[in-house]
Amino acid sequence: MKKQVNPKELDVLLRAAEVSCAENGARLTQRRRQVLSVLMQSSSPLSAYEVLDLCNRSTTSAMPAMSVYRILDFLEQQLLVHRLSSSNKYVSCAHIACDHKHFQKTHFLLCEGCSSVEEVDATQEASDALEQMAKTVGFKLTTQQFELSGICTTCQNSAGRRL
Amino acid sequence: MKKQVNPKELDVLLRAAEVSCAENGARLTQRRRQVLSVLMQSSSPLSAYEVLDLCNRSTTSAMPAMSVYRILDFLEQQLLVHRLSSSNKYVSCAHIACDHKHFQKTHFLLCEGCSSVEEVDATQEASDALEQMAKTVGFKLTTQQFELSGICTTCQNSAGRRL
DNA sequence: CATCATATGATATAATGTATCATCTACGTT
DNA sequence: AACGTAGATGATACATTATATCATATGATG
Repeated sequence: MKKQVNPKELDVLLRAAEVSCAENGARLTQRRRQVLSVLMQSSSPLSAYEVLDLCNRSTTSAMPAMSVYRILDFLEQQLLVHRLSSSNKYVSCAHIACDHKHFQKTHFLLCEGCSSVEEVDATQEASDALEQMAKTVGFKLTTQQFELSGICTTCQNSAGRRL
Repeated sequence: MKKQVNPKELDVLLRAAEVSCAENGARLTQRRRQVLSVLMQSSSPLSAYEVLDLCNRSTTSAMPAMSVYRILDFLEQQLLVHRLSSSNKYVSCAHIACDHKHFQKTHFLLCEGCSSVEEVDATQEASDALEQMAKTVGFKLTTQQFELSGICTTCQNSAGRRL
């Protein structure tokens, strides 16, 4: 389940991110690239301060905490990273280098075993069922993002041994 | 949407909570009762420090922040309050005075207009659809609680005027 | 009442997040 | 190339939220 991004893949992702920013009239600066890169290489969501620490481990010039918050906001606006409200952590978007658009609702499946994240589109059935359920008490849903906990395949298989 | 609890209702709820604690061999002390009471009277979820402030508004003896955290943990264990992970706030359980059991998955519908919360059981359809969706990527769901944002009936109706 | 477990008080400190202003840098304009 | 501007970053202070730890109090039980 660990996403291991090799240098070449990372480069492709970062280039795609750069293009994506440019299309929005924004720039992927060095600092922003650094933060995004850290998230892309992480197998699990990271808190702002975890990102900060990782940044400061790989550079000489110290990154201020303030910058991390600003940059995470920026990257989130650019849809390059997603914020998980249940844990207040961040993950890089799974669709940076493909032409995937975030039209549909997005689900994040969080593995309780290894902390990995799987980003999937909502199925029509799930959307409908939730909407219907909300409707019974008069709610009109606006949520675009769901965060569900569970156990991923790998961890299910290694259950007896490692959990 | 505001839940207005009158003194008599509050008393009934607190008594029920007391009984519920007793059944678990736990005690609903003065402090715990105070915290629970604050949450019961709130129309919206409260953060630990909001609870603290409200407690200290209604008493002479100041409540330490530490106690609030401890007591919230306790009340959550007793299923008298629920913690909303998306906002890191707390709400009193909607089923304290009835015989409702938390067998099923619980959804919290959070109104973006008035911040009210509606606690509802998951429908079978919603559960199934989500489970099915997770299954497509090999996840086995464990989530028992979902937090969905939306607009409640009242706020939908007063949309033009007040939002 | 003596004892023990539980609950609370008190204090310090850690962790997380925001406000503000100064400085720097990229970029278009002249 | 010099200038001006907007956006981005640096730096500092501070606010908010959460935890660790030890002392004290309270309540149940023998």
